[in-house]
Amino acid sequence: MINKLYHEDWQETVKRINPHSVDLIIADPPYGMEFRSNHRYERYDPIHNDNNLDWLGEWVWECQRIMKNNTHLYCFCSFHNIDIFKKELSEWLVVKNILIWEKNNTSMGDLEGDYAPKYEMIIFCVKGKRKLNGRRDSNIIYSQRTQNKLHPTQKPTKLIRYLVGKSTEEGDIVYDPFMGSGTTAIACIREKRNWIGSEINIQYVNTANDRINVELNQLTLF
Amino acid sequence: MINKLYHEDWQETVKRINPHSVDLIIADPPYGMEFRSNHRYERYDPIHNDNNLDWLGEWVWECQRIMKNNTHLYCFCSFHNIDIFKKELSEWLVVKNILIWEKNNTSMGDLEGDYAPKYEMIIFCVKGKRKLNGRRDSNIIYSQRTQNKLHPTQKPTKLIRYLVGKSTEEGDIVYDPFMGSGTTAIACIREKRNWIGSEINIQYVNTANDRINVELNQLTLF
DNA sequence: ACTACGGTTGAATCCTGAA
DNA sequence: GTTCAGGATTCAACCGTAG
Repeated sequence: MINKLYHEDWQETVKRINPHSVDLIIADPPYGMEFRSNHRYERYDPIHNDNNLDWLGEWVWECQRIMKNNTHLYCFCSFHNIDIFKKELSEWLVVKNILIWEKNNTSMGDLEGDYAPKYEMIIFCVKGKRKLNGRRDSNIIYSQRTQNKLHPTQKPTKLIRYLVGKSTEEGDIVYDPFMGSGTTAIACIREKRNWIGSEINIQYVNTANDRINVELNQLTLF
Repeated sequence: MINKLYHEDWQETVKRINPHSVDLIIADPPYGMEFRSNHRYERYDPIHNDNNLDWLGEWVWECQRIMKNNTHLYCFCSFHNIDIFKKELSEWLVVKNILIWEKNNTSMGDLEGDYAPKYEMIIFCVKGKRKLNGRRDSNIIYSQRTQNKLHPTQKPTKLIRYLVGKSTEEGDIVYDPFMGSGTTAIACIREKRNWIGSEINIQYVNTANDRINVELNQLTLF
């Protein structure tokens, strides 16, 4: 199954992944933001949302199932849903920290009544215990946004390489359930880790495979 | 009631504050963490921290009761309990953002298996709608820690002045339900705002009043 | 005025050993 | 077995002092 991107929902892929077989999970899930109101007076009926977060509980369970003992999981998250994600992840994993990915510039949003968003959260979880590689870094990680993105929420390759490097060894297996344009695969190739990915959108599957092939071809030149 | 620090629980103080009478609330509540004061040197009074957040729901309700329409609330928080605080605040206020107070250096904690804590969260809430003063700042706020602290979790005066300046006008009333060593009062005096505070620890009440008196005496020199 | 250097700090967590 | 008190621990950033 290794070093392949599967054009299917994560639910299909994890069915074929054995328990205790993955060394790291990096996930950039759909945040489900637009359809959720924090307010007590719900304007939207959650049941009728295409983009609800009902899958979260099952997803966390499957993640901890396929993770080896003493491994990490990173889950990107917006502050809008940090409470829900943290709660669900805590059911089956230990939430050790919430990392702050500080970007080089701010995003859009409420221009007059709000502070400008400049970061994403990354929930850092552990199954069992595991040391981080290298020196003791802080929980604020500065990383420039990706230029010329192929996916709206594409993460910087450097950032993913950093996380992979902190939490795995060469040859380990990294699973990304929402692979998008394939950044996790690229990061793993450069860090000499194995990877598995799921992605339901065929356009992004194609984009990711193109990027991966370019990356592999560059490797064989040496 | 104005420009006074009350030696009592916030529950006692808010009983005497009229509805719709406060322009801003700044709160640095006990986080309710499993906090054992086992620091290198026992330097401060232990914080009243019984790992019990049952008061949160009532507290939020009272806060929104005394807040004028179209005003803000800031609540300091650790990532450990961000889910609980965000959920409770969302019951009666709109959580607009989670600000990150980035400190100049990291804290202690798990030295090998975790990233080093370098920030506190500040939950930014609004009752109704209100514009922020000044330019559009980002939701990551860098501010140096206070030197020679009088309280173990004392916040930088500059940081509180900044928040007061963003969310109130001169002469407005700011309430701090957990005033500690009085930083909010100092910030309000310097920004020409009125203030009300509650603090249950008599030592910190005395410390705060000393600071406040020094501050007021300095003002009368001019 | 500038640099070098020593001293101090941190909303914490793990581990050990005693009760 | 189980709880709990207390000691040890990193290292970047800051301050004050000396040169």
